[in-house]
Amino acid sequence: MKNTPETLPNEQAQAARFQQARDARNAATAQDYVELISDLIATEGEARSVDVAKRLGVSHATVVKTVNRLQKEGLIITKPYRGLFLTDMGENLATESRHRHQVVANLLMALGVDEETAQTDAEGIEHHIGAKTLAAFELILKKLSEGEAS
Amino acid sequence: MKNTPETLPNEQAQAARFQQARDARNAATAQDYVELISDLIATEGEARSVDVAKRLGVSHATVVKTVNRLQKEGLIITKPYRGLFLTDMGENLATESRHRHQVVANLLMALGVDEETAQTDAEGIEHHIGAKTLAAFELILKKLSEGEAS
DNA sequence: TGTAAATTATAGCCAAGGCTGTAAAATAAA
DNA sequence: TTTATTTTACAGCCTTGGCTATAATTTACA
Ligand SMILES: [Mn+2]
Ligand SMILES: [Mn+2]
Ligand SMILES: [Mn+2]
Ligand SMILES: [Mn+2]
Repeated sequence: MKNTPETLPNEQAQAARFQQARDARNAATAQDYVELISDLIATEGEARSVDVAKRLGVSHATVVKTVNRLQKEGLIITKPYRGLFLTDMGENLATESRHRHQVVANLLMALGVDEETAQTDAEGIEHHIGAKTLAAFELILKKLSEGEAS
Repeated sequence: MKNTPETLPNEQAQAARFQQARDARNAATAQDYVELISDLIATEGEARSVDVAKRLGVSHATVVKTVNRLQKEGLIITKPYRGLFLTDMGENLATESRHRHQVVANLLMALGVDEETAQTDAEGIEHHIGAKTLAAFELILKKLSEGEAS
């Protein structure tokens, strides 16, 4: 019943871990926006902020404000009444984010999680997967797809 | 190179996924605080806000403010100049959070991730693991520990 | 005991990410 | 061509979670 640790990690090391988690949390919004905008353009031909709002489940006003910030940061371009577009930087971030999202969701499913749960949890987990962990996930998936005569 | 999807998920379903990720994000702070306070009490005998600040890597003022909020929410009790304590609700949340943290870190290590990376990524991932995914992780770990004559 | 150090608290500032309500502009329909 | 609808923009508000600087309190020590 008692699962408390005997010792604590080094103070600076632990602080660095929490800091990294906060950084990932702060980067999550930009990743979700560019990933969604890229997906909308690919499947619908355009990304209107109205649709971004509906799919994110937030108000239009929130989208407008966030899009303005991401535009200043050089990820998004807005053509008023013609939808949202991605800069090269935005495209790159979208491709990377989508890949990470897919790897996480596929790994969860490979571990026995149903698709809807996998997609839901992946939406949050994806932002906290570093390069090493991503590589480990990809390796597992590769092994599973090769030796699929399990 | 192109990894864009052919179709998008249902609009309401996708919005629900993002909403769940935002809810998890908002719950993360409370979980980290109670988990850390519980660990400090278990290993050091007490949890001073100064130490919480050092280990989280934030300022003492930030800790004071957040602790006040969590106290109003019924998770923490402060005894001025005698440290921080957890309510029953806080203890329960701490136990649950610590368990989830450990399961996530252990699973990452089982998948080939080194301990420091596992601990770092787990600090963020843990907040986005639902009941079903947690159960799947536990099952994998159980299987691995049983058939350890691999 | 009296002073220094450590701890806690408070005030005031900021950015991000939410919201509602209102206005404006463009597009679609009558 | 009006009119209605859709889309976008803006203003103002809120909470969370950061920060620095300053003050107060307690504990430790000389
Ligand atoms: Mn996401
Ligand atoms: Mn995603
Ligand atoms: Mn955490
Ligand atoms: Mn944790």
